[in-house]
Amino acid sequence: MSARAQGSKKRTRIQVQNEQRIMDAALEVFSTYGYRGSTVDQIAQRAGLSKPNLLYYYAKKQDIYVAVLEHTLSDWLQPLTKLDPEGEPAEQLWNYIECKLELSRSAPKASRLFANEMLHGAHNIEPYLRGELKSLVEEKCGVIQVWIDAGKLKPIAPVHLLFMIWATTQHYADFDAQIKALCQDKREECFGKASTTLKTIFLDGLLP
Amino acid sequence: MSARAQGSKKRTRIQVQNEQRIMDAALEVFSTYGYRGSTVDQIAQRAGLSKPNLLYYYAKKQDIYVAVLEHTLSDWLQPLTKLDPEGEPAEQLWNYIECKLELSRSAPKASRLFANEMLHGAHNIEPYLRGELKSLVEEKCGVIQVWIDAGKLKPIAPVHLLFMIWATTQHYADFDAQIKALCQDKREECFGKASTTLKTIFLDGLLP
Amino acid sequence: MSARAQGSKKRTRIQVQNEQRIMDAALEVFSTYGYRGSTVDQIAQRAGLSKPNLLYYYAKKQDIYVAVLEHTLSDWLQPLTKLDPEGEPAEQLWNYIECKLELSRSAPKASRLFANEMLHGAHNIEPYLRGELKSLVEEKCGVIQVWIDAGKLKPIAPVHLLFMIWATTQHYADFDAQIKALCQDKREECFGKASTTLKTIFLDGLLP
Amino acid sequence: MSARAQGSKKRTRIQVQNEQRIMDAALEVFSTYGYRGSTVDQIAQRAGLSKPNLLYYYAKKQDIYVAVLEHTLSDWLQPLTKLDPEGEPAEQLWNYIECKLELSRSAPKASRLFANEMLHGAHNIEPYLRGELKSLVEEKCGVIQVWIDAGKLKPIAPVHLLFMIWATTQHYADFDAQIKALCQDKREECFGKASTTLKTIFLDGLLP
DNA sequence: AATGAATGAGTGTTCATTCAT
DNA sequence: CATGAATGAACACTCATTCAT
Repeated sequence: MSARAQGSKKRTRIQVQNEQRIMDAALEVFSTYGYRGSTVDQIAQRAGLSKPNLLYYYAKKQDIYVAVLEHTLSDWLQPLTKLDPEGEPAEQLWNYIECKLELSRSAPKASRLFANEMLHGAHNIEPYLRGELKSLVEEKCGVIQVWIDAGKLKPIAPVHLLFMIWATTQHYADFDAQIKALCQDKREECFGKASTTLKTIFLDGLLP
Repeated sequence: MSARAQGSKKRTRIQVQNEQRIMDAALEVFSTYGYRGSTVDQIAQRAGLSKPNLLYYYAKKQDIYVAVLEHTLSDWLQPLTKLDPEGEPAEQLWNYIECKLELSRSAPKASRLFANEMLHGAHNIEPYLRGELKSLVEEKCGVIQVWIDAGKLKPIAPVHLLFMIWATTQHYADFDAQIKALCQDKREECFGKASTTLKTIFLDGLLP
Repeated sequence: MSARAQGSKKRTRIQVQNEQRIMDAALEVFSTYGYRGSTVDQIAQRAGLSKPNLLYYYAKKQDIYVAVLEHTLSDWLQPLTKLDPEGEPAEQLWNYIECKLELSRSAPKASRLFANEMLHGAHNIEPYLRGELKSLVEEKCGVIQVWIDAGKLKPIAPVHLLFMIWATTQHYADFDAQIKALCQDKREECFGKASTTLKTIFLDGLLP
Repeated sequence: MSARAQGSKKRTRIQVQNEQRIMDAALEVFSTYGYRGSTVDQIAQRAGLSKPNLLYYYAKKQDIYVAVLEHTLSDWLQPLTKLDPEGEPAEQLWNYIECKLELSRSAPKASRLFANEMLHGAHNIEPYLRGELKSLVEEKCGVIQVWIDAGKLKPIAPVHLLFMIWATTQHYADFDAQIKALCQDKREECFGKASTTLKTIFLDGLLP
C-alpha cells in the first residue's frame, strides 16, 4: 500500500520527514524549470531519495506537483484573511500590500510556481480558484466595498484593486530577471524603493 | 544549406510565407505550453509543415523559440517609445497604461510568452534586456524624473512606476485563468472596470 | 541513477552479467560497422536488452564505444610486456610475433576495432596512446636497443621494428577481406604460410 | 538524363571539372570520417556545389563512394605493375617498397580510404579484388616464384611477401595517429628511419 | 546545369512509470 | 521502506533522397 493511499492514518517520523523533503525539493525544481521542464529524477536527487522511493510517496509526477501547489497556496492565501473590516482602510490595505511584497522577497519560488501554473491555464488548481479563493475574495471585496460606500476609499472595483496589489507585489518575484537587468540597486534597496513607490501610488496617486 | 544559414540574402516568397506561418504557430504553442512543454511536432503541425521541413527553416527548437521571442519583443517595446517628454505627464502616462492594457487584451499570447521566459530566468533574451530595453528604460525614466522635478508628479522612483504599469497591465493577460475564475464579468466589461480602476489609482490614489 | 554513475561501488550479479553481454555485443557490432555505422539498437538487440535498458548501463553511445575499446586494449597490450630482456633476442622477438599473429587469428574483431579507431584519428584513446602504451613502448625499445648495442641484432630503429611487427600481424585481421580474395588457401593453411614467411623475413631477410 | 547515365558520351568542361572536384572532396571526407560518418552535405560543401547538384552527377551516396574508390585504386595498383621480371630481385623489390612507402607519405588519405573499405568487408570492391587485382597479383607472384626458384630469394610464399610489403608501408598512413603518438621525430625523419629499417629487415633480416 | 523546398526513415537520448526483490 | 532493473513512448535532430522549377 502506498503512503498516499493510507489517507489520514498516522505517519511514521520518516514518512513525515521525507514528505517535507520532497515538498522542498519539488518547490525548488518546479519553480525553476516549470512542470514539463522538471524531471522526477531531479526532484528525487534534491530530496536525497531514489526515484522509486520518491514515487512511493507520490505515485505520479503530477501528484507531487499538485501537492506542492496546495502546500504553497495556503501560505499564499493567508495574508488576505487578515484584512480587518474593523480597521482603518488605509492602514489595513497598506499592511496587506507590505505583507505581500515581503512574501515576494522571502518566498519568490512559491510566487513563480504559482505564476507558472497560471500562465499554463491553472488546470491543476481550478477547484481551489473557484472554491476557497473565490469565497475569500468575495468576502474581502465586500469589506472593501463597505469602505468605499462609507466614503473612506475612492470608488474603484474592489476585485481589480486586489488584482493590482497581487500584480505589483508578485511582479518582484516573477519578473526578477528583468528587474535585475534594469535595476542596478542591491536587492534590499530595490525592495525599499518598491515599497515607497507602491505606498505613494496606491494611497495618494501620481498627481500632486 | 538551411534557409536560415543564408543570412541576409533575399528570401523566396515561399520562405517568407513559411517563416510567418512558423512564427504564428510557435507563438501559439510556446505561449500555451512553455518551451519544454512544446514539441517541434506540434509547431510543425500547426504551421502545416512536416517536422523536417520546419527544421529546414529553423535548425533547432531553440532557434524557433528565440526567433518568436524577438519578433514579439519589438512589438512589446514600441508603446514606451511614444512617451513624449513635451506632453502633459498625466495624459502621457495614462495613454501608455491604456495602450499596454489594450495589448494585454489583444495579444495575450505574446505577454504570456514573455512572462514565461522571465519566470525561467530570461536566459534567451538577456542581451535584449541589458541592451535595447535598458537604454529605452533609462531614457524614459529620465523623462519621468524631469516631470517629478518640475513638480508635475509625486516623487516616486521612475523605474518602479514602470514596473507597476507593466505588472498591472500584463497581469490581465498572464493571470487570465485566475481572473476568469474570480471575475464573472464578460471579457469586455472586465477590461473596462480594470481600465477605470487603474486610472483612478495611478492618477489619484485610493484615498479620497 | 545509472549503473555507471555509481563508480567503483560493488556491482550486482545482473550488472556484471549485462555489462559483459554489452561488451561482447558492442565489440561485434562496432568492429563490423565502425562507430558511426553502428546503432545503439543493434548493440542492444545483440545483447538481448532493450535500448533504454542498454543506456541504463552506459548512458551514451560513445560510452559503450570507449568502454569496449578500453576492454580490448589491455588484452592487446599484454603480449609486449612479456618481451624479456634476459632472453635471446631472436627467440623473444619471434615469440612476440607469433603471439601477435595468433591474436589476429583468434581475435580479429578486436584488431579491427582498434584499426578503425586509428584510421579515424584515435581521438577516443589518445590518453592511452600517449600514456600507458608510450611508456611500455619506450621501455621495450630500450631492451631492443640493448640487444642491438650488444651486436645481437642488426642496427635498426627499434620503434619501427615494432611498427613492422604490428603492421604485418594485424594485417591478417584487418585486411581479411583482401586476403580471402587473393589467397585460396584455407584459413589455417594461410596463417601457416604467413607464419613461416614472417619468420624467414624478420629473422633472415629475403636475400640468400 | 543524369550525367552518369550518359555513359561514355563526351562531357562538357564544367562536367569534367565538377566531377574532379567531387572526387577530391569525397576522398577528403570519406577517408576522414568513413562511409557512414560522411554526409552528402559535407562532400557537396567541400566541392563547392549544392547538394542536389552533387546528386545530379552521382545519384546516390554510394555511387560517389564507389567512384572515388575506383579512382584511387588504379593509382594504388600501378606501382606493382612495374615489378620487372628481367630486373634484379633485390633492386626490384626495394624499388617497389620505396614506391609504396612514398605513396603512404604523399597520399595517406587514399590509403585510409582503402583500409576503411577493407575493414568493413570490402563489399564495394570485391569485383575489383577478385578480378583485376587478383590477376596482377598472380602474375607478379609468378615472377617472385621464378626468382626464388632461381635461388635469388629465400624460399617464402610470394603472396605473403606482398602482404608484408603492403602492411608495413600502408601502416604509416593508416596508423598515423599511433605513430604520431609514439614517435617524436618529425614526419620526414620518421619516414627516413622507416625506410632504412624496412630495407634492412626485408633484405637482410634482423639477425647479424 | 542548378537550386530551393520537402520528406520518410531513422538515431541517439530522455523520462515517467512499473516490476521484482 | 527502499532500490536495482527494465521499458514504452516520446522527442529533438539528422540525412539520403526526391520533386518542382
